[in-house]
Amino acid sequence: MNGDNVGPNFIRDIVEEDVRANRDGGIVVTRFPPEPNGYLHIGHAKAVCLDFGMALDFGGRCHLRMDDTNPSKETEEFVEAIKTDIRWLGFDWGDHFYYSADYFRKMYDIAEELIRHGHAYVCGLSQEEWKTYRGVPTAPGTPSPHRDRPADESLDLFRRMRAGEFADGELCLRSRIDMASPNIHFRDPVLYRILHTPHYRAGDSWCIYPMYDFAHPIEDALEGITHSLCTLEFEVHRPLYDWVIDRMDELGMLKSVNGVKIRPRQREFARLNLSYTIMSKRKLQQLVAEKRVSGWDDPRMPTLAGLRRRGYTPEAIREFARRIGVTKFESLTDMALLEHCLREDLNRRAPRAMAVLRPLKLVIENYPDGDEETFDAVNNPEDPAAGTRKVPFSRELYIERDDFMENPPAKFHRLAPGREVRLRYACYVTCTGVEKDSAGNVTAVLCKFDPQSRGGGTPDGRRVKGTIHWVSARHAVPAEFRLYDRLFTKENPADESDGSPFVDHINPASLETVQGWVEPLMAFAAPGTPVQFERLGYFCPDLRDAEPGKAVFNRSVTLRDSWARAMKAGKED
RNA sequence: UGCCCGAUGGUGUAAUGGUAGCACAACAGACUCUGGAUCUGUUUGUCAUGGUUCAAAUCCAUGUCGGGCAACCA
Repeated sequence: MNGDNVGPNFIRDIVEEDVRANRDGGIVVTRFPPEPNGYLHIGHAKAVCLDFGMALDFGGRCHLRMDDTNPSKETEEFVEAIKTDIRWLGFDWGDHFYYSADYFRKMYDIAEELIRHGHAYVCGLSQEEWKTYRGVPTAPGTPSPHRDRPADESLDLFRRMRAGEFADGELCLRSRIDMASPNIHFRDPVLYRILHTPHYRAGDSWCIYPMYDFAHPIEDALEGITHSLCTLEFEVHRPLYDWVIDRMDELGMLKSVNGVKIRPRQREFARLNLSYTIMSKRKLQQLVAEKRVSGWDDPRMPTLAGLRRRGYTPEAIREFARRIGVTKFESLTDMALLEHCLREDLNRRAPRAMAVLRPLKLVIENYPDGDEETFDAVNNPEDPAAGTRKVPFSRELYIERDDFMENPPAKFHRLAPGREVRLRYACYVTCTGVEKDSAGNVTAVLCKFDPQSRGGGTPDGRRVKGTIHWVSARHAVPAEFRLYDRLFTKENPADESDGSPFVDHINPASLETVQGWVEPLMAFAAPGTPVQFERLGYFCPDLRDAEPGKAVFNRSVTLRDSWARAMKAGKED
C-alpha cells in the first residue's frame, strides 16, 4: 500500500499507524478545504499534494470542499479557479466536491442541540466588551453576564437571530466551555455571528453564519474524514476541534462506515515558505490590487495560475512537493529547488529549438548570397524518439550579442576576431572582421565558413571550443521574449520586522521584455507547450498573449550557466 | 512572563536507542555539436548544559533561540 505520491514524513507515519491499528476501520479519507477568497499558490500545492497524495497512497479518497463560511470575501470566480488549478495539478476528487454552505442547515440544527444540552448560549456582549471578559493569555477570563441564560431563552434568541431580528454584532452564539482555560480558544468561543450579507452560494437565506472552529469539525464529521490535515496555526484550535467532535459524538452524528464510527482527527504541519517570494493571500491580493503585477496569473506570481503561465509543469510541482517533505518546522525553502525540479522535468521532455534574444547580424562572406540549405537538428538529445528537424541556413544569420566579443577574456569560447566556432548543427565559421556604426558599436560580424564542416565536423578532426546558436535572418520569425526573474530581491520579503514593507523589495528587473527571432517552426508552437531554446533556457508561448502571427514566449527558467556564474564570480581570467 | 509547537551542514529533509544519510546549493574535475545534460569528487551538521543507558540526534530535566495563540477571519 506504499505509493510514492508522498515521501516519508510524520503525517504518513501517523496515518500508517492508524491504518495498522484498524482505527476508523482502516480507511483513509482526507480533505482539501480552501476558502474561495483567492487563488491557490504553491503553498496550497504542498497541502493538495499531501491531502490527495495520502488518500492515493492508502487507497482512500480526498474530498474537495469550499470552506465558505464567511460570505463577505468569497466568490464563485475563486471556486472555479481553485477547481481548475487542482485538476491541472493532476488530482481528482471524483464525486466528493462539497461546500460548507451546503451544511448551513445542519449546522444550525446542531447549534440548537448544543443550546438545549447547555453547551452554548446567546451572548449580548459587544466585541469591545468581550475583549475585557475574555482576558489575556496570561490571565483567566471572566464569564459573560449571559453565560447562565436559560436554554429556553437562548433558543428563542438564537431563532430570532436567524429570523433577522437583530443587527450585525448585536448578539452571538457562544459555546460554554471554560473561561479560565490557559488556551484562549477554550474561553467560550463564538459559534455563530450575525452577518446580514448575502452568500455567493446560499444567497440571502441566512443572516447568521457559523465560525470556522464550529463549522470545520462538523463538515469533517459529516463527510467521514479520518485525517483532517491543516497548517500549524490551527494547532491551538485542536482542543476545540475535538470538543465539537465530542459533541457530535454525543448527538450520535458521527458518520459510520461498515458499522465503524469515524472520528476525525486534526493533524498540523508547517506551511511552505519559499525564498524571494511571498505566500500570504492578503499580500498577493495586494500585488494584484495595486497593479504591481498584471494579475493573479502574472508569471511572476507564486500562484498555480502564475506558475502555469510561466511554464511550470504539474509534474515539476508535485516532485517539488515530494522533495520538501512535511514537518512541523517552519522553514524557508530555497527557490533553487523548485527551479531544479522544473529543469529536471523539462530537460527530459521539452523539445529543443533555436532562438536569438538579443540579435547581432552575422554575415558569411564566402557563402553565396542567394543560396540556402537546411541542416538536421536533434529535437531532444535526452529522447531519441523525438527525432530531428530541418533548420534553414543562409548567408545572413542572427547570433546572440553575448556570443561575440571584440576583446574577449582568455576563457571565452565563443566568437571573436580570428576565432573559429561551430554554428550549432551547421558548420564552422571564423570571424574575419566586424562592421561598426559611427558610435563604434558592432553592427555585424563578418565570417568565412569552412565548406568541409557542413553538419558540424571536419575531415581533419580539428576541434572548436565553442558552439553557438543562430537563426537564419531570411527565415527567422520575429518573437517577443518575456524574461522573468524572482519577484523580490529580498530572501524573505514577508519578514517586515525591519520596518520595510514587502512591496519595497519588488525586483525592478523581475520582467524584461526583448524582441528577437525564432526558427520558423516555432511560429506554430501551441500556447503553454514547453520548449528549450538551446543555451538559453526553457520557454513557453504565453497562454494569454501568444496567437497565430504573434509569437510571445515566457522564460520559465534559465539553463544552468556555468559561464555566467564564473563571470559573476569574477573568475573569467 | 500564561498555553501550544519547534530546533540535524548554506537550504530542505532522513535516521523512530546501535556507522549521522539523501537532495538542492557551492566548489573542483571528467565528458560533451547546448559553457546544457550526464558522471566523479570535495567542503560544511545533531541549539546548550546536565541526566538515564553498554550505547542518545533520538528518552528525561533545565536553559537558549524561533514560531503560534488575546477576529463575531480562515
